[in-house]
Amino acid sequence: MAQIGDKWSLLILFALVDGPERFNALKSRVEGISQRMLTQTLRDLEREGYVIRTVYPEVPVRVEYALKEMGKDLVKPLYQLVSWADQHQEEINRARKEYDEKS
Amino acid sequence: MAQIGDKWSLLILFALVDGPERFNALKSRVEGISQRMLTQTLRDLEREGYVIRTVYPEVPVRVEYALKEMGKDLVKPLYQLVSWADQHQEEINRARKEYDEKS
DNA sequence: CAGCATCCCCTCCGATACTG
DNA sequence: CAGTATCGGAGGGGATGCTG
Repeated sequence: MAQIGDKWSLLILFALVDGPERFNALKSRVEGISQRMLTQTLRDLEREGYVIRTVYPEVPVRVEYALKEMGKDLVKPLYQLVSWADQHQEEINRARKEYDEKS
Repeated sequence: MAQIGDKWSLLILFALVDGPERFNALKSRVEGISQRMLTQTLRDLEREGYVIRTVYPEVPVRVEYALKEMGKDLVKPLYQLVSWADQHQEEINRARKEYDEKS
């Protein structure tokens, strides 16, 4: 959780499940992320072994990011969690509103 | 994730699965947490509807925190994730070491 | 195109002191 | 016992400008 519970890791992982993506394509898919955070989070994910970075020495250079086996594996329990959150979103909103009104 | 991906929420939820706990008992079970963060995180968890706070007006006062239905529910997919992490910890450590050596 | 470097704000969180 | 209030350091993360 400490590793992928930050602001962007989850979104980047999910943006990669459909297949490899280039840097700027990722930047488009992950709405609102800055160049800085995309680079930094990708480096972290690469370091932990979830993502592989491949450089194709063309001109201009092409860089692709893809999920490694472990990354694909990790996404499964994460989806469980996200789908849980989806199903309970209303309930949470209700609880929060109720709590706020009492205070 | 934004809600329970912080430093303490997960640990507090897990400390409550065995049954209700009093404030200071929680403080002992969640190693390293400060009074301030325990209070604050409990308030958040209560606000989102995961935890219920009950005050028994004795002297001295007794306060118990317990998982609500939604909290117990949430813990299930979280356990999935944690057990995944347990199983892959070595693999992650290896990937990280390898990455660090290349840099 | 895919980044790195820098500046800077703002939030998280620990430490400490105080209260019903 | 179970908090609240306040201060201050560390770092997460955005904006901007520059590069091979």
